[in-house]
Amino acid sequence: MLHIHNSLTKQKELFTSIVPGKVKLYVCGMTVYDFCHVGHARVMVVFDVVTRYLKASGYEVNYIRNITDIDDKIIARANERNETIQKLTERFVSEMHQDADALGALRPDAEPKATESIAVMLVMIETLISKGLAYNAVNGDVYFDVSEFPNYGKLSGRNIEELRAGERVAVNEAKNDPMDFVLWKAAKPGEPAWESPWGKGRPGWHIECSAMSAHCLGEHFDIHGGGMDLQFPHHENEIAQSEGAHGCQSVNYWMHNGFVRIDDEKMSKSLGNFFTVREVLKQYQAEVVRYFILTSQYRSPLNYSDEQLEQAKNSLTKFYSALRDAKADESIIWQNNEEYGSRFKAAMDDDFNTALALSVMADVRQALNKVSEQGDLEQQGYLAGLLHSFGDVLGLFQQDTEAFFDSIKGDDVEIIKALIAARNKARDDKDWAKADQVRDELKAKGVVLEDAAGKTSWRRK
RNA sequence: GGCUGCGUGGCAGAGUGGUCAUGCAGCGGAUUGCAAAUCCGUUAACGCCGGUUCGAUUCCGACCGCAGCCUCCA
Repeated sequence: MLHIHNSLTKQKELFTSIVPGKVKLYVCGMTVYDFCHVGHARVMVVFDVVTRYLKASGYEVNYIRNITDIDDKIIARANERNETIQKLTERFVSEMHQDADALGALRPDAEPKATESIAVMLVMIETLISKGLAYNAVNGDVYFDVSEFPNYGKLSGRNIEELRAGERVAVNEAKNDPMDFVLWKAAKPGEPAWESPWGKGRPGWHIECSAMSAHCLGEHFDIHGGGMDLQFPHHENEIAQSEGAHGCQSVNYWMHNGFVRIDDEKMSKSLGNFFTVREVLKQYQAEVVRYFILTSQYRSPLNYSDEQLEQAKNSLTKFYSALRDAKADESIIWQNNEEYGSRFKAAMDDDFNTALALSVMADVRQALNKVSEQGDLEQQGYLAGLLHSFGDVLGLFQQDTEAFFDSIKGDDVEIIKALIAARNKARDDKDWAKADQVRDELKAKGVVLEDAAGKTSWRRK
């Protein structure tokens, strides 16, 4: 039985979908004005695993992840670059897809864009005004009236008084209350704008998610995810908008993933301490990055460092080594395995505990190595198939093993093969000095050899 | 200042009121021409101080330290 930590109640709760057998999932996606960094990679990978596991558990999943393609930063960046907003955002949408695909994140079922959803937002804002939850201010903006929504703060555990006390933003004179937030921004000269009942303008950030989630999934859906930093104010405001407009609970389970950190500090665009996915992928294979992300439970902080990535690489390499010479039985389904399958299920059912799930897989790997050593081909095929079946849930072992070992750019494979052949000739001649010399030469090229009975295999270090 | 959360062995990271996490690294052995990989064995931890308990790393309280949110951020 799947249990999910619900940010709304701060507890692990038994997961029950609204419609039996179906899960409606919405995740806050990227604002597209720059390359994705490792923090974004974590969101993509975490919710990819969530959808994969829900599917493996028998659910039909409708996974929506939005794209924010209009906001202050996008406008600023486009101006800086002397590029149209559309060109800029289209470019980074495509870059984002490239990163997500590389990381093995399956595409969401839909990726609605803010600029293509203005109409549904306008309808929602009008509803909020007609219900007395929003007002058109003197400056032309439309604000949500926080004082009219009694549950404000229920997600982030705050109350309006505390927030006012900690208020750090310059007070906007047009607002009735500093905590009110903008639904519609009146157009400023030179900015992109859409027609609305309140004059030309553009949407505030929060309204897009309320409008698009309801539009794609309905007013009441199962899971809403995103990074921890979105909990307040973004998701708090979404709740106010959605529940205010629709008069019903909008989301049953809120899931928030922890941050990626560097030197114990949050990786973020504003701190400038981020690595883009693109940069990291030059150094490490995508599955290594994915493995690294899955080594910790999704709510824990994840420290980014070369040492961590190296560890992930070593661990993943061991899995591929174990799989290398085994002929996996593709028909194996992990759910049918009592010994390991039940442990894997228990781990994943416990709020997607991928770290624990990986430890179960490490046990399978060891068992696989043992039967390989014993030459038990049937068990070997079974356990390799089992490992692949687990891997499919986590999005690991998706590559051909030889491709994995050869995937870091380096010398031509033919040269390596020729050297190995030369060394094996020397070994046959018991010319150990020559054999070792060739091996050292290969080692200098970053190629590690493994002699097995009658066969020498190699991998790049 | 307010509100969240965290503190586990050299590193990473699960978990538990009283016998095993796991991975990487280390050490000993098997294997190997020597290695590598693999297998077997093995060392080592639960921030600090109190309390509850027969017994606490695990529950409760204080303290210290760290992080996040309160402003754009996944």
